[in-house]
Amino acid sequence: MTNNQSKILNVALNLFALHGYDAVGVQQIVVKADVTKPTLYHYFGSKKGLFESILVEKSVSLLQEVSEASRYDGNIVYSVTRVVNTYFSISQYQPMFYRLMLQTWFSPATSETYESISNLHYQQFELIERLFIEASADHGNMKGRHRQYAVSLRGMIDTYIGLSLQGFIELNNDDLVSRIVHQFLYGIFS
Amino acid sequence: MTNNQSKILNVALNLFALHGYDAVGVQQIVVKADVTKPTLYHYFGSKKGLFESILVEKSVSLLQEVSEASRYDGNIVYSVTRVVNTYFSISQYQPMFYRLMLQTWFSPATSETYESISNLHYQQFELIERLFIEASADHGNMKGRHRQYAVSLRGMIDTYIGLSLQGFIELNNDDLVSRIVHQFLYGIFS
DNA sequence: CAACTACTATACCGAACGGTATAGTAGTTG
DNA sequence: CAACTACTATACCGTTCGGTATAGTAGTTG
Repeated sequence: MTNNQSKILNVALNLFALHGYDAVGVQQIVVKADVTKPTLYHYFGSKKGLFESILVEKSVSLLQEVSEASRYDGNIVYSVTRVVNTYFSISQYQPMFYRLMLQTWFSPATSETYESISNLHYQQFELIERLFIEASADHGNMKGRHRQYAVSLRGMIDTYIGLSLQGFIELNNDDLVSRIVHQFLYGIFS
Repeated sequence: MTNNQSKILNVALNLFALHGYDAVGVQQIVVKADVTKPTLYHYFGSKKGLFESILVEKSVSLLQEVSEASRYDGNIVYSVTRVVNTYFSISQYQPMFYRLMLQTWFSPATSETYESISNLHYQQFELIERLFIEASADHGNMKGRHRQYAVSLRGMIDTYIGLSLQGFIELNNDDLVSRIVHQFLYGIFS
């Protein structure tokens, strides 16, 4: 990876995450990365290509980590805790990438970036859903609700991360994680 | 409300919701609304002003409905069920407006539309949090976790609605609502 | 009818948009 | 050294961006 190429990737990730894909111009990116437009178009072909390159670069390790965290080893409490911790961790050492994921998660299906990102989200859902499918072998009451559990867990996680990225709450709090996991598994009544 | 004014509002809501604020041009709006640009700028002053007018118009009844649903009358199960049903209902008869809310909820704090929308989200959080504050008088174990409950409930709701708006699931399902409420209150183990 | 307010059409503004044709430099390979 | 590949700078393309100056129409009020 040449210097200019990675500089463009970094600058673009930051700008996209902070201002949104459509609000950032190619000109703005190349100025901040201290390169010229032909350089950008040489490496990435188009603005959309640049966006997809960012996704590809970052999503590999993301899926790797989530896959590792969501494995089922007989204790669903541990697995869910690992998943929550993993997402919180990623959102903290890759905040710009997580911003990008969050703002494109609910982005309109007709937007330029949708098809690029929807696959990444889908794969994450699959990983989490598989955890609950495997766990339902030990917990019969879970049967048939795997999708529901995956949806609600991911929804809770992303809502917390969203609030954290906007400075409303702090995630550096082991107690918070255990309370979230506890609520998810046992509800708010127990 | 004159005809042209409401036509612009409707067209703009649809376009913003489907393509995103930045991706939609003023020209595009006026053509689809069959008016000219000075007409739009006469009523709304700017593109941002148009966006805010849409929010103002729609948010009144939204907050009204959520406020009504989230009242605590001694039975937290009923209240939470009402809240979930209300949000699901709004997302179905005002899908474009809900799309707009969802995609701006995680939008970057530096975007043009952020300050316009963040207040609306905050007011909703307050309503839901107040429900849990009042309920904690009857349920001591809830004390001090009101914020957590508001966050997780809203996160679950919006994740389901997001999946529904993208065609992945159906919300027309009383059983789904009761299962969501049940999971929220009692966890996935019971 | 005259003055006035509310609204809308024509035509245009400078700036920024995504993208490219052309030419060149630097390093590698035969 | 010659041919070639990889990369980058200058300058420019047509189009669209958000926004406006000007003029005019239609309806109301005195």
